[in-house]
Amino acid sequence: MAVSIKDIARAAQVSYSTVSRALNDSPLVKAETKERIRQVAAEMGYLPSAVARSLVMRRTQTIGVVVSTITDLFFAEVIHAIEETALRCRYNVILTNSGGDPQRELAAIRALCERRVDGMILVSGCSRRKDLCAEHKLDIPMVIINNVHQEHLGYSIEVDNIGGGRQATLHLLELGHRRIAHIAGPSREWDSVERQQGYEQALQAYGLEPDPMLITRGNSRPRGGIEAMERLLALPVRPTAIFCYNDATAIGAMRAAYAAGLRIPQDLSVVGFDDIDLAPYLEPPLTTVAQPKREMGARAVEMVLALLSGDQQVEDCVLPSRLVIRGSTMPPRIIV
Amino acid sequence: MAVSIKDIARAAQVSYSTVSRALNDSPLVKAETKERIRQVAAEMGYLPSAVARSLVMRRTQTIGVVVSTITDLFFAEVIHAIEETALRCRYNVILTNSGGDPQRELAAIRALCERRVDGMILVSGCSRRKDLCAEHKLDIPMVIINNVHQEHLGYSIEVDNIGGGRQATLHLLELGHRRIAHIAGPSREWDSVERQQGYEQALQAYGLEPDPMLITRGNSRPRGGIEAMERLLALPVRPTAIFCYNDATAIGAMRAAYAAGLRIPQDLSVVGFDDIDLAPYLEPPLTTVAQPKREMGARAVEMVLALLSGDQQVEDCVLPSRLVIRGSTMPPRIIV
DNA sequence: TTGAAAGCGTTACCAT
DNA sequence: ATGGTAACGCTTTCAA
Repeated sequence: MAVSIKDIARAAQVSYSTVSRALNDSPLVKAETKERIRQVAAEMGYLPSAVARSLVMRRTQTIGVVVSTITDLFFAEVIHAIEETALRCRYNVILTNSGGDPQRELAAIRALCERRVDGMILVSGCSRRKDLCAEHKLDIPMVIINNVHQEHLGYSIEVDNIGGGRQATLHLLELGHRRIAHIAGPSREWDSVERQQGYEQALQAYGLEPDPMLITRGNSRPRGGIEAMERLLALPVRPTAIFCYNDATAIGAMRAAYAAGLRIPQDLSVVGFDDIDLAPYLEPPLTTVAQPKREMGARAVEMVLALLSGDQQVEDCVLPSRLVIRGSTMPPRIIV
Repeated sequence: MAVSIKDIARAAQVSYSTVSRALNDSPLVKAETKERIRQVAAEMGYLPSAVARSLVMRRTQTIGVVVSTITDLFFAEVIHAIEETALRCRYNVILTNSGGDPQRELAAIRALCERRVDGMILVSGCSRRKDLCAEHKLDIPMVIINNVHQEHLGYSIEVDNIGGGRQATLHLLELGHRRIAHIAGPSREWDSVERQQGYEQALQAYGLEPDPMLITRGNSRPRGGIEAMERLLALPVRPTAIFCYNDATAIGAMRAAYAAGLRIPQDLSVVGFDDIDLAPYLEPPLTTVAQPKREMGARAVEMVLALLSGDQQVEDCVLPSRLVIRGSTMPPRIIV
């Protein structure tokens, strides 16, 4: 059984309030006593109980994170940033995954509330506002990264999806492409809607009307990218370039293109979104729209902490996205 | 402020012990009262405090996980399995990352102990046994997945690294390769040592002596794979095949090979280790030694729970690895 | 079937 | 500078 403050008090012949003070480096304790108590504590291998402390302090120094899956590199990298930043601020992170299911997400939030986390970060939260609020009896600061829904439901951190989609498409347009396809994400994801808007805006800026035949949908994972690409390849006139909802989708699309005997970028240019750490190492290195993952994670915890300290100034923030040109794009071979 | 059991007691006109019992579905409380109390609790939006409960129950229903980085897909996938399994068993997971630094790992373990996690899982724990034990005053079950050190320090889950390295190399040998290089992991990682042993055993089984020139070292990430590959490519006689410590290294190696104008697998066969989810989607799809990631994660939490329930039968387990042949390997063009 | 009270390991306030 | 004690929100005897 763990040694408690009382055990130390007994061993050091002082009251346990003194022990508590000494261990918390209170100036109210004589240096000498303090030293002795610490000695004893160390000898006895004392480790304070965060749970007892949490109970009385009413804060757990814990941030709850819910994410659909950590198995997607983009999420993993954001979470990594969250954890690092939290650690620096002496917070720990409880990680829960929802598998993208609103039911499970709600259950996860509930569990985090029961654990009395000081704040929560939802990465691509998938529930609707009213459900979330219903669950949200305790007023625990909650910030959402890349909210799946259009509706604002509190503090959120977004990336400029429209701008990103536009940049990606403009890049392709500037290279000379005209038949540019788009593989969107799941229809319910708002960021996908926005990226597609950017895509369409860019086309229109070039006087092109978005062609429904060239717009299809994946599932944000490679598998979906493959299937979408296969559909695109079956078209009477194939696209010469393609803008994908995210890097995972792009990886799938490239796989399908290779399987069909195409070369990238000679026969098909592809642009992704996210800029996962692996992007520069793919074959070919993937041109993609970078999201500032580290910053998104860091800002999320800073936002939670600001909220926690009663700061009312906190505002939603939308971070810029940035096109990173690598090897998966080039001018089309035949200008259409 | 959160509503507590006492608030409910007041509202429902019963003692708070009764409320506690009702909420825990104790048979000692009349169905009618139970129902009424629940009603009130629901109306008041009551959410039990896991921290108070943890204090009295002396268990937190929490498993602490420490990993070097979640940014590596292999780890991410193992952790995903841990989290899923834990959830099913009504446990939550506190995630901490050590960045592969023993100092930070120790600090993380200490933090987890203070939080009184019921058990801990170290994924590729990097500290030495004695340090770990020193830290381990409370006897918290601790299981290690892929222990970095040779020494056994408790319950661990390993994969058959030697067998995996052997299978990978035998596959290459059977294809007809004779100049087979190896890019190892960081020298301090025991699993790397074992995989290399497997590699050497296979060569010897074919009457080949491992050639130090063909054995180099990465850092378990793509960057290291690139650099290692560049060294290999600078050799007077290049290898025709290469077995890499892990998939991330293989990805880097392939990148360097492509950059040098080689084709894979025509000019160079490559085999990885891990079988990350992305492996089948790479170009070419990566031949690799699969680790049973889901099972490793699941077994780890089962082991923790078994230990927790006082089961003394728990034994270290080593899971089989399995070669998955995909497109990155083929017979060498010129048999040397 | 219900209530009263002790106790989990802390912090913090009030005395001394 | 130190000790005593209440309180945090819950579970669990022990009584009634």
